[in-house]
Amino acid sequence: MNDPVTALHATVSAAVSGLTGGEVPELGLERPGNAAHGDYATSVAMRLAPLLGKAPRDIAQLLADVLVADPAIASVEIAGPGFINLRLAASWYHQALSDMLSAGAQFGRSVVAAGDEILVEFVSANPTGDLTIGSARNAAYGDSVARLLTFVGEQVTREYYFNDAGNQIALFGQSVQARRLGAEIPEGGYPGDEVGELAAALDLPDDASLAEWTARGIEAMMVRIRGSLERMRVTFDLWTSEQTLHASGAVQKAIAQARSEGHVFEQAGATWLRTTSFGDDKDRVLLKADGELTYFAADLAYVGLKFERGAARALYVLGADHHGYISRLKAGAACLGYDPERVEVLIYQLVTVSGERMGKRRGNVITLDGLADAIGVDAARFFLVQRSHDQMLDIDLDLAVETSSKNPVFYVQYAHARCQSILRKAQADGLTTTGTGPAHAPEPQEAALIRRLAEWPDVVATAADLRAPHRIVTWTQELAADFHAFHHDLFVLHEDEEIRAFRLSAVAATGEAIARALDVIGVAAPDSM
RNA sequence: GCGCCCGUAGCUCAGGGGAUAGAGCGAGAGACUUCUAAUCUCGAGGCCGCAGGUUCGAAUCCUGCCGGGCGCGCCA
Repeated sequence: MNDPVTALHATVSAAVSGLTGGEVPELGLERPGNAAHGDYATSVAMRLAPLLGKAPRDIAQLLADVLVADPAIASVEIAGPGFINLRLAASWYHQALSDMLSAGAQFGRSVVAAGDEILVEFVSANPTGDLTIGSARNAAYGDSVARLLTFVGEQVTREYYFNDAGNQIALFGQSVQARRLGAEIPEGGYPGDEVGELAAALDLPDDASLAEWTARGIEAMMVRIRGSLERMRVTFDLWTSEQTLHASGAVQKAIAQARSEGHVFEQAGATWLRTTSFGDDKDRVLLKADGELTYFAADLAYVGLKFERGAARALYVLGADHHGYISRLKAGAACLGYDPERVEVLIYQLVTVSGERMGKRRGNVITLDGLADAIGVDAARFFLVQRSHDQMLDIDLDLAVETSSKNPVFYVQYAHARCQSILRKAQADGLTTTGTGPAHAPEPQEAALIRRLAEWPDVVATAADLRAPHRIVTWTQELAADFHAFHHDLFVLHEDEEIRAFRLSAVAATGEAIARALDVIGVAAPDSM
């Protein structure tokens, strides 16, 4: 696939290579923030100065002499300490437009990733209640990362792991039973409304065993969770339960494996994994003195299982309150003989609602469904990944509910709807065209829009690399702004066929770009609003 | 005490070595006889927490400090 920016990159690279006899440093080719500095600028002359032993501006001049001959470049100027500022020619814009349109949905996928299987485990909330807003961020972020990686060519498997063993689950089972029988909820149990609803709906006789209440309760809760996630357009390839790890013998097998690697020891009646050998700050118990396995024992088995199944990398999406798991999981993998670099833990910061932290026992729980009810799935997803995952996120519910019409998601979606509306009108009025109207010299608003569209391959590659879907959101807003300005100033269905062809191509490319970008974050691109 | 994240405009935040640091919201002034005004244009608003260091060049990388958030169980 042809990519207009890559072509520009190659042009500059060739010029540099001609000067150095082959060696090409990082070009530093980017869009300057200041329009006076050209459409693109490179700082390569300054980087070459130590290598060539010449003044940066002299090097810049030599490069400029070569670059100015390229038909895609309209003008070259040298500025400041040795920047080379490039202005693109009309031919570049036409080529860019036609490249993007012919690539269509494939545009930006040219950045070929390794193609190894990447396992992305996310959400993984225990089935003891509805998903909360914290899980909502996990779902939106994790799913967007998975979509991003898929977009750049990785083979992604999405997995949800849930604990269905241990104390919390026992308490949940007791709570379900108590709710059904109208008895007192046990200390530390689950008083949520959803537990009551679920208990009432279970097709079990009142004298069913606690084990049955527990198993059926978990099953029903998982159905609820799955439904909430599907509503948010989040799906999984694998659902793995803790019990299956115990039942299959995977836990015992993992402990044996770690033992054979020499990382297991006994102390004070418990069995330990020496994770400190691999950078953890303390060793971890696998088998407690009372004979019970810890959750970490299952976690250890699970990480081993991921690699055994053939995953090249195992990504975990966890909330900031679990950041202590990073060194633990990596060390666990190392104790099993795997390269800890293959474990990658993505931590997102906590979500607060109107400045307050939420908790099931604080009585101020906002659920994923509640959020979607309040502001809609599109706004919820957009909002949840709008900010860096490294940044705390506060959801001002009053504002989110009340001002949904000024939520940025509508701004972006409206740009897409406008594109489709224009294309429909062109069709209806028999004004459709072919090609990009080669004789038309782009107006500034047209040029700005095309340059923005051409950024996509770099934007999506960087976002995938940094596991930072918020960069997609930022870009869609910039693109929408460029489009709205273009639309406001220039009439698309112009009587001049050359102009109309160019603008219709730009509108088509913009519509595709918005839809493609929004899809990466799981947001719909409506054809009309 | 130790570890992770954050500190940028009144507020919420982009910006992951480049030039005069950006956007949205809020407050101010304007723009619709044409494809959707859910739009656009203009101005105001900044010791980029502080201090050092690396570099031709630092909001960005390194060190220390200050402030905020979250963790640091044979809990789950």
